[in-house]
Amino acid sequence: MTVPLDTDTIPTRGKRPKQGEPVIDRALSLLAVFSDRRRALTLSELARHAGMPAPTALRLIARLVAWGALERLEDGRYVVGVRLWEVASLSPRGHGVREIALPYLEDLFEVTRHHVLLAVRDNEEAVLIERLSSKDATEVAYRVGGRAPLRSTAVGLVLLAGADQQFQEATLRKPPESEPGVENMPEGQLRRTLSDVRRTGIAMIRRSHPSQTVSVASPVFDAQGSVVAALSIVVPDGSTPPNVLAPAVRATARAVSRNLGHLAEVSPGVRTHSEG
Amino acid sequence: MTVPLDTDTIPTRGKRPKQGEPVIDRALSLLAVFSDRRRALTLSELARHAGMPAPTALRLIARLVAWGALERLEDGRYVVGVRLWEVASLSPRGHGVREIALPYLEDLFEVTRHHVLLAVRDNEEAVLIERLSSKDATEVAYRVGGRAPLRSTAVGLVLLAGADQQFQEATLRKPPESEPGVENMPEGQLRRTLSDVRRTGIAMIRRSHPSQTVSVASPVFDAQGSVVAALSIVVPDGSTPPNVLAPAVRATARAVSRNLGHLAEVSPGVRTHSEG
DNA sequence: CAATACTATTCCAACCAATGAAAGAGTGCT
DNA sequence: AGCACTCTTTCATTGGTTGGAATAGTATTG
Repeated sequence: MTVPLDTDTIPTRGKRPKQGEPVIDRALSLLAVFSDRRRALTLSELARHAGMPAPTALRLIARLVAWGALERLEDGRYVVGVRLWEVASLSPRGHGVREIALPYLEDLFEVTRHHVLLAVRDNEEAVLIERLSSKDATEVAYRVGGRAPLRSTAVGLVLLAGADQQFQEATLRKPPESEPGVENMPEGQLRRTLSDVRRTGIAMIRRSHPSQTVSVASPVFDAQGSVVAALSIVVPDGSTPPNVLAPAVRATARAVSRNLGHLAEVSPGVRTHSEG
Repeated sequence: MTVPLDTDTIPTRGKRPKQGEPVIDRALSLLAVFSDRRRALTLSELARHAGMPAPTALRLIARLVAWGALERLEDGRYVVGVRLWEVASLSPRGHGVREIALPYLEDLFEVTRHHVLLAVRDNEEAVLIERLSSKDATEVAYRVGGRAPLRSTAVGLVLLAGADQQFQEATLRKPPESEPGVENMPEGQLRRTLSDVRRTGIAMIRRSHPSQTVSVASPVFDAQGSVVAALSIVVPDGSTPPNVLAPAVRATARAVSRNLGHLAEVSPGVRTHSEG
């Protein structure tokens, strides 16, 4: 082979061996690096975790900072910016339902003084939209903005029970991921549970981690009658009998549903006799 | 086959006359199209408002949807997605302070039953981080995630008073934007007011639009002693004397500051005699 | 105090991902 | 059927994007 060019001597500037992803995906993957444990990151941390060279990361980050999606701290580290939070507050399924539900959550919280949660489903997990807690409340596993499994939390069961049939089947077929502090239901029992949740409008879970708690959840419906969110209360095990909590939780969830335009039909499950 | 290429007859595919912005900026400008009034948008609306051709918008939106920054509704319109909200919840100045402040806000809300607000400064405006309101509360101008002017709101004055000297001067030099329902302070008076706010830890604003209200705000400090947020209460004018509210608001703001690691030095303004 | 090992930033030529007109497909209105 | 609109796919062109290398700065070590 004729080698007219001595590629060893000239510095290979601009040689881009191979590259791949669209720019947006790279930018978004930078955002995705942030997590509960990683709220402030350096350039190299971001570049490393997003899997891209530092100069590339720097260039993208500069654009994100200019827009306000990220902010730079005094020490040079980057954090998620208020501007992003501002846009995110327009998310109908995020802040949207929250805004409508909040006054009712407050009422429930004020009466019970226990954790009150609001969650929506995102793919195969529940995302916690709101949590009201008193300063001296029991420890609870999930924070606002965090994700929780569908099969082993009260809100998760409500959301799963309210999902479309196709999604439910797909989820049931998947092997259950074991979680600390909760018993894993076998498929048959889970099916029965979901059916019960649909009938009664109540899901209940007892967990031992991070503390002994009982959660009682109820669905929130939109005007079309779909389950858009789940509302729950978390109390220390033994403090309040769950059957006392259920009506309060269900009443609150109903009130929110009504405000979302849901015309409470002859309430699902509760026929003519009093509740079970 | 040798084709006697007739450039006049073949359609000019791929002729890109001229173009400009970096991709990320375009993607972000799509996000920026969403607002309080525009929460669900069609492709063409997004393209039009962001100032780009439909195919370009579509391509970018597809990436955003794939990641979860946007979601597509049944009717084809796009809304801000939960995933974006999830990342945004990691914003220290957004959900961060909110998370710490919330229990204290709740206490204040429970006692007063009036609007309780929490805001941070983003450039030349205040961004509302949290608002607790009872179902039957008076109308209030600002929603969570929305922006409020610095010069004519109680939280704004607190944030402005706590900003660095350089920023304050720059703001004071700018001509005041007139806002409905609030008197516009001339520069001299504004300077005195800001000084008072720093001394007393309280800002007060009376406004007549959208309803007759009085707002009382107080600063929240971080461990370094900087003002990171402003906490306020909004009551119907005449309902509760502001001088009764001030101690409660200040006490709440102090409690939040303490939780942020602020070691309450000999409280600014309040020396040996009781408060003014 | 030099040596080492980082991280952050600037530079720039090569090149491929991004671009948008055009055309097709679908929908609603007259 | 014709018109006006929105959504989507296609594809030749090209300029925005790219990352190795170099430089500067900072912290830690012998």
